[in-house]
Amino acid sequence: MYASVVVDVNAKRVDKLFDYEVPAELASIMKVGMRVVVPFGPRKIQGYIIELVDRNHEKALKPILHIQDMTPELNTELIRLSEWMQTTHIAKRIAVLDIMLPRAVKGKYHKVYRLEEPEEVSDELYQLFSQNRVRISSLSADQLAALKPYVEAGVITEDVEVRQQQKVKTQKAVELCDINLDTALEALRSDKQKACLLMLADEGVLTLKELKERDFSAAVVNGLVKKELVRKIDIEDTRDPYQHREFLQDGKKVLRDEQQTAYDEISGAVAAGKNEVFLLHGITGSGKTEVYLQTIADVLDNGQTALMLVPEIALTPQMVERFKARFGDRVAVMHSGLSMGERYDEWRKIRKGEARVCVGARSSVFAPFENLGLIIIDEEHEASYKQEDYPRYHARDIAMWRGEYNSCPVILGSATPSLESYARAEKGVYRLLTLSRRANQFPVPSVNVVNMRDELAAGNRSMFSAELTQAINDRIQKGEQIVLFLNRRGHAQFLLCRDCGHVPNCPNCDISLTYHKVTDELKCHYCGHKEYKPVTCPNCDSEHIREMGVGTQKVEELIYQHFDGAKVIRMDNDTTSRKGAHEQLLDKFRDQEANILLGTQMIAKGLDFPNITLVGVLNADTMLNLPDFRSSERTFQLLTQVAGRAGRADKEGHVIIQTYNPEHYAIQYAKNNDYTGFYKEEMNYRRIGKYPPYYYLVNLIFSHTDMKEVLLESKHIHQTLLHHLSPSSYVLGPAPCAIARINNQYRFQIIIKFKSEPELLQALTYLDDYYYEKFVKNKFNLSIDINPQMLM
DNA sequence: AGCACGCCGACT
DNA sequence: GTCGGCGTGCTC
Repeated sequence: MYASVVVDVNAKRVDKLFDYEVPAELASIMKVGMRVVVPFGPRKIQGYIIELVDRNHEKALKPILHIQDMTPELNTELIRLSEWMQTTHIAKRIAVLDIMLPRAVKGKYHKVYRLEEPEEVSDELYQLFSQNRVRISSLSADQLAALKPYVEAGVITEDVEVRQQQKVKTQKAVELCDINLDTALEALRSDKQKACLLMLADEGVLTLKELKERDFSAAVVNGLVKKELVRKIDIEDTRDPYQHREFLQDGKKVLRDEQQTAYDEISGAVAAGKNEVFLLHGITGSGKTEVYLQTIADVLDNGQTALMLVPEIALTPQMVERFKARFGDRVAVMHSGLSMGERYDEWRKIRKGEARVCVGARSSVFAPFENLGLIIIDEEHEASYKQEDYPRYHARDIAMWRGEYNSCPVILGSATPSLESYARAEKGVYRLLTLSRRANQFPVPSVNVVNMRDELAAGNRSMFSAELTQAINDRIQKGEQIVLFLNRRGHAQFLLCRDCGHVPNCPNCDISLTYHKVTDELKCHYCGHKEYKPVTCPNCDSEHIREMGVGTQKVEELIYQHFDGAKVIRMDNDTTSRKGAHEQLLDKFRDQEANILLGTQMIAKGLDFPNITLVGVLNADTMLNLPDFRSSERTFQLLTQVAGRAGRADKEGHVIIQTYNPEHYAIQYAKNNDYTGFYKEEMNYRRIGKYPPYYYLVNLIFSHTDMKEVLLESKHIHQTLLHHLSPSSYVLGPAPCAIARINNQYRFQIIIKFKSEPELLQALTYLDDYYYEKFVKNKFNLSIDINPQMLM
């Protein structure tokens, strides 16, 4: 028997299967998907079994050394998926496997010395070794020198230990030996020991902790162990991040007409095991989640499993609570806040079938379910579903593949669907389900757009328009709550000299430095360059060099200056980076410890507090002005989302949008809560500009420290593409990127636009291979982004 | 990627 | 003469 193995070496040249002999003693337990340790050239590394072949290989092969786990980490579906991703995403197989699996299973390598002949060394040296082995990295130079002659003599040998990053946590437990209970009980003299034995006979395995809780001390247990009536074993212990939380049981809610229709359609597909994609277009508060919950319940009743993806920032405790309340401990939750071990435990709960529902962020799309019956992607328009670094993938694409593989329905849910999805629904590729009314019958909040140019003309140079100022004061007085939203992008603080206009730039990148008040430093967000804030202008020596742009910190200060009785909770990257801080701040706001919540993107979702009656968007247009074809769509989505935060309870909600472009269609349609209006107009621009969903895009970015090199290669890339691709496709560029230099690398881009391009993958694979060699030789960098979320 | 092999320069 | 620089090539 031999096995085809993907080896844990992240390099293009070994991105293929290597065949190994399966030793006879492993043949019976060897399974596809297992991790193994194999010899690879002169080294020893971890690998994944992709295929097992039950006959001899033409060549003599090296043997697999040992297996890493008894239960395969990968199932057949994930192996097939990784194969598909390798070709369609132009990625290395091992890189794909690495993102699919929890980080904890990744191999860790330690060089060790093994003491082969203990009697040959001095006592002093012998002390160094525990169980006849010692890690080389733990030895000092002196110790290494002392060991050297023995290594040469073969008394001590060098070896590599392959282990996984994180061990499975175990607990000590006790179980009965294979004994006759009656005779054992008769022979025992201690009542405590008899009782203990009986309890074990009754309940099977008990942990030491459980025994202690029932008043059986270690002495009692040890007595029984000594008599060989029971034995100690290690059992797997799962870290449950929610173990100390009580969840209330929650039952089904009655569905309203539109919800019921949507539910009926989906559960029809679930029952039929049909791979159909539904686009659930439901406005905020229309009760999408209840539809999800009930369809998931059906899937579980069907004996199948269900996967639900939500954006990381929407994965709030409230959201988790709702799932736990409905499905109890059948739910696994995966988000970035988990430790490596916790994440691994959740993963294993799914793999072992203990968890049958998974709620998680992007990477949960790889959850190792068997028998998937339903996949849901909530807020499907969210850009965070696309992994922006290598290997780039979109969770939606992966979900589609898995839906097809498992022959199960996929639900895409959103209040503001991406244009791509809505267009497919219009064409009938997806089935459109609409929830147009709020489930709770509360009115949609009223929205006002304030023209900041008028404010400026009227002499108001502050961040707050007259209307917003009055509204805030009013709510503070009434004891109601306010959410203020600040678009972070484009509003970082930077320095500007009032005399000469100089802006300090990063020496390594073509971008201005961001001012950080806390440390009084200037930082580059792209290369990490840091410098102290200059006292005078480096260009003209003027003292009038000041911070420009408004960050959340600055706005917080302004609010306190501007409004009496304001109490602000600020949520941004600075205040929420600590683990659990996000949750704590929201709890404080819910408990009315503050009346104003000020934040960035992250407050646009998931908060659902009854007392919020005013939402203010301080700067609606910063996003609008980004040089990206999706900027209108993003703005529309964000504004609609933010507006949905107001007036959820019996108090009427009001939204004020401040902007310098009040007549812009994205803002106007958001104001009128008119998705289809926006969709139609935006589609028109996309058609004219040959952008998605009319055309597919590929973005190639290439960079090198030498500009000449980049220009030269850009011609080659351009030519290659023109040569390979059909005439109906467009190859645009090469042109300098929006940020033309990062970390001293000059960056250029080429954009491909196409409707149908059979040769595309072949051409891209060719370029990827060709430039891989160039990268190895002279650090020329090419990155390929298929279906990019951003063109910058 | 990592490791060995191999072929040239500056040192005890 | 040899230690060590890193270019080249291979890994079932």
